[in-house]
Amino acid sequence: MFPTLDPLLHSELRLAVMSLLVSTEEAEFPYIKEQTEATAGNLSVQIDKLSAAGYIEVEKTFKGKKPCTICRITPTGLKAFEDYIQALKTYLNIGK
Amino acid sequence: MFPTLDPLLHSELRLAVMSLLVSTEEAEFPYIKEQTEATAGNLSVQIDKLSAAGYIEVEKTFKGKKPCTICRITPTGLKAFEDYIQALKTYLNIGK
DNA sequence: TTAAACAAGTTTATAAAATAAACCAAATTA
DNA sequence: TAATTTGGTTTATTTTATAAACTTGTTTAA
Repeated sequence: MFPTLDPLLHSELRLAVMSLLVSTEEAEFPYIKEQTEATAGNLSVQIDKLSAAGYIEVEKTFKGKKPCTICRITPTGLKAFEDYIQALKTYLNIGK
Repeated sequence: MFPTLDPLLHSELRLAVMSLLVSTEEAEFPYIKEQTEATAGNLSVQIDKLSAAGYIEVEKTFKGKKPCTICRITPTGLKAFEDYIQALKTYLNIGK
């Protein structure tokens, strides 16, 4: 009846991060922080979780002399995001 | 950018309960339990929270000699559910 | 007729999650 | 060169979800 909602995506901040990455395909930590209005600590933790699950990939480089963390969505992450949307629709009574 | 997702609705079980009530307008505890596949304890707690928020109303009656708990969605609850859906759409990149 | 099992929940204890506070290192600015 | 800022990470705390244990009353079987 009601499919499980992927707990990794069913989180306000992680969902926002994924949402950003779906449309941009690449975003830097400070940009994500600004767009989501999250604290750096919270964002760091949630990015780790998405990364550990293979939903995003995280590249640590430098921008001039400053460290720069770049995030991208992976095919696995995109698939999970799409599946999550489908599952949600069951709950939202869309298309009934 | 990303609106807050009502924490009362952003919960798998509570969302499932609300989803059922939106379509049925009235449901008994055992029916909700069966449809959501929740444990009685978890369901009881979540129904309390929805009730405390005024999202549903809970009527305790008897069906013959057996206690019978009936749940109905309230106008407040329906509004919250609809607002939640709108907020979610921001995250799901629907209609962009 | 009473002991065992069942129904319908509730209360409480535990596990998991979200979140922010505190922290660190390097770079910039005053 | 001391203070501030940038770009984060680690850790501690709070909140939340969830199930286990319990309660109350009912039906069933012996």
